Amino acid sequence: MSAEPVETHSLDSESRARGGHADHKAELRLWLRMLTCTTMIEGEIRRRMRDRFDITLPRFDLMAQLERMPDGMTLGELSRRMMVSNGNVTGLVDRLVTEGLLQRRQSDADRRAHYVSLTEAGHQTFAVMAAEHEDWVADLFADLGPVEVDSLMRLLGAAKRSVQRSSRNPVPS
Amino acid sequence: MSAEPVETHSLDSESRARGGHADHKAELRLWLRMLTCTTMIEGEIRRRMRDRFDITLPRFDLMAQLERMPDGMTLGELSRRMMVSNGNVTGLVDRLVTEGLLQRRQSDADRRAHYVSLTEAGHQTFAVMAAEHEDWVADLFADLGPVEVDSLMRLLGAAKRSVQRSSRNPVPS
DNA sequence: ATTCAATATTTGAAGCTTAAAACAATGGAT
DNA sequence: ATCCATTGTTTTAAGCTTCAAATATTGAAT
Repeated sequence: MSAEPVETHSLDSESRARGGHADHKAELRLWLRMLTCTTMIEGEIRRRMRDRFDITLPRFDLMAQLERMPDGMTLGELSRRMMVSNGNVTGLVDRLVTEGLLQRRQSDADRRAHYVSLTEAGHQTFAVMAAEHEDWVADLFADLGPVEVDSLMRLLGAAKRSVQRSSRNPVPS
Repeated sequence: MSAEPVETHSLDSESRARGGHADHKAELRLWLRMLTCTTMIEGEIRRRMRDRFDITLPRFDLMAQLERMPDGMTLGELSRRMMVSNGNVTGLVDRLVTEGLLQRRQSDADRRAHYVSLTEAGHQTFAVMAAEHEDWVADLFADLGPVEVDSLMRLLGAAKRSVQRSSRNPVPS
C-alpha cells in the first residue's frame, strides 16, 4: 500500500484564495436544470388536468396516495407521503370530501386520528384520470429510450440518497 | 435493404387487449422520482433560506434572474424566465421594492413596460445569500461524483428537450 | 388618421402552501 | 392516579400561484 494523500474535503490553494468558498458551479447548474425540468412537466400536467378534468394537481396527487389503500390512511400519513404540511392536507381533504371524492372517519383505536379513503365515485374518477395522466407522462418522456430512462432512475436514486444524507446532516453555515 | 416492419408507435397485441392503453409505468416512476428529488431539495433550500436570511425562495430566485443584468429586465421577461405568471411577478416585485432590494422604472421606449433591477443593497444582499446557497446545493449533491453529475446534466437535458417537444405537440386526449 | 390585433402589466378571486400556535388524545414513567 | 412529553389534527396569518378579466399602449394595416 502506497501512502496516497486523501483530501476529499480539504480546500485546495485556489479555493483558499477565494476565501474558503470552493467552486461548485456544476452542482448548481444541475440543480437549476432539474428544477427547470420539473417545473415544465408540472406546469404541463397541471394545465392538462385542469383543461381535461377540472381538477388541481394537489388533489389528484392526494387521490393517488389513497388509491390501492382500501382502508385509507390518516391525515398525518398522507402529509408525510406527500411531503407537505399537516395543515395543507387538512384543507385538501376538506375540499375533496365536499366534492364527494373522499370520505373521512375517526379512528376507533386512536380518537385523535382520522382515516381518509376514496369513495366509490372517487375510485372511478381517479381511474379515468390516472390512465390519461400516465399517457401524458409517457409522451413527455417519449424521446428518451429505455436505457436513458433507467439511467435517470438510477442517478436520481443516488441524488435522492445524497439529499437525504445532507438534510439529516447539513453543512455548518 | 430488407423490409423490416417499423412500428414505433403502433400498439402491440397486449396493449390492444388492455383497451389501447399501453403500459408506461417506467416513465411514471421516473416522473415521480424526479418530483420527489426536486421537492426534497426545494424544501431544504427554502427552510435554510428562511432560517438563515429570512427570505422566501421565489424572492431569491427573482433576484438571481436580475443579478448580472445591470440594466435590469422587464416584468414580462422575468415572468418568462422564471416560468411563472405575470401577476405572480407583479406581487413579488412589489414586495422586493418595499424591502429596498429592487427598483423599478418605466421604460422610455415603451410606456407599457417597466424595467426592474437590483438596488445596491439588493446586489450586496444577494451576493451573500448566493454564496451560501451554492454551498448548500453542493452539499446536497456531494455524494455524486463528477461523472454522475455530468451524466445527470446530459440526461436531464435530453428530458427537457423531450418535454418541450411534447408540450408544443401534446398527445390527443 | 383610424382601426385593431398584439403586447405589457395589474387586479381580483380562488386555491395552494408553510410555519407556528392551539387543542385533543395517547401512553409511559412515576 | 397523575404527570408530561409525544403524537394527530386544526386553525390562523402571511405569502405564493394561477387564471381570467381589465387597462393601457404599441405598431401595423388600411
